[in-house]
Amino acid sequence: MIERRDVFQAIADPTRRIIIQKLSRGPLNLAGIIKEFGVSRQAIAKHIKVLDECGMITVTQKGREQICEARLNKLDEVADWVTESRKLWNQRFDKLDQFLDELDK
Amino acid sequence: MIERRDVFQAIADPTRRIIIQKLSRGPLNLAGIIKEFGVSRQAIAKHIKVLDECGMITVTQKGREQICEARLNKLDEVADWVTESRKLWNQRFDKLDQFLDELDK
DNA sequence: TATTTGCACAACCAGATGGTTGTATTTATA
DNA sequence: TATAAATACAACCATCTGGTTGTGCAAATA
Repeated sequence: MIERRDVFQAIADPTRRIIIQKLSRGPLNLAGIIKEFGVSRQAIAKHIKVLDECGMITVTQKGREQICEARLNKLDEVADWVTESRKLWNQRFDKLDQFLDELDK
Repeated sequence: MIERRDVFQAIADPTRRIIIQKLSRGPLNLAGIIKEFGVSRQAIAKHIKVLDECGMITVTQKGREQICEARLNKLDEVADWVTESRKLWNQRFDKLDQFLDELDK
């Protein structure tokens, strides 16, 4: 299998989506992210690694701490794709309208 | 691992995203979807199954054919989540502004 | 200085994923 | 009716995923 590292992969996991929204409120270190999660530190650390590789967050070393920041603009790719799909969907109805117009003539 | 069947999972795979956009233009049978893909029929059939389980498409039997239709409104969940994240992100700057205002006083 | 905190690295695991090939069945069509 | 088309079902495979536990180490803090 090919390891896919893009925004769509980043937001595919529910735990990662929660992490992204936590970071949307402001930067946090690993310990801060882990708080209130029902999974182990290591599991979160792995998610952070994936998010970093997907370009969804940036990680900065600060002393012994690992500061994580969300790169929200990455979500534009997702929004754009959704918009594009909807556009195709609407064009589909436009074509149906055209067809009905043709029938009227 | 837990099998996740939601929109985010549906759009996580690039092949599935192509399928969704193909279906956004209008319904197709399996053969129609498979056209121009570099993978086997069976691989596509599996993707179709996943998309169906995720509620991203509906599949209707019609003679020997399997008609697939996109359920575009499912993408609202994705768009909403992105919007929500951006909102948190913007509130973050609002708070920074408030902080700077406080400093001014 | 001793201890706590924050984190990295490694090994391991069950199940999911994305793909393959082969065979069989049903429905249209020539 | 013979053949082609559209699809289903099953087995198999390598790799990824999401999680675990255990060990160790550097940076803060008491």
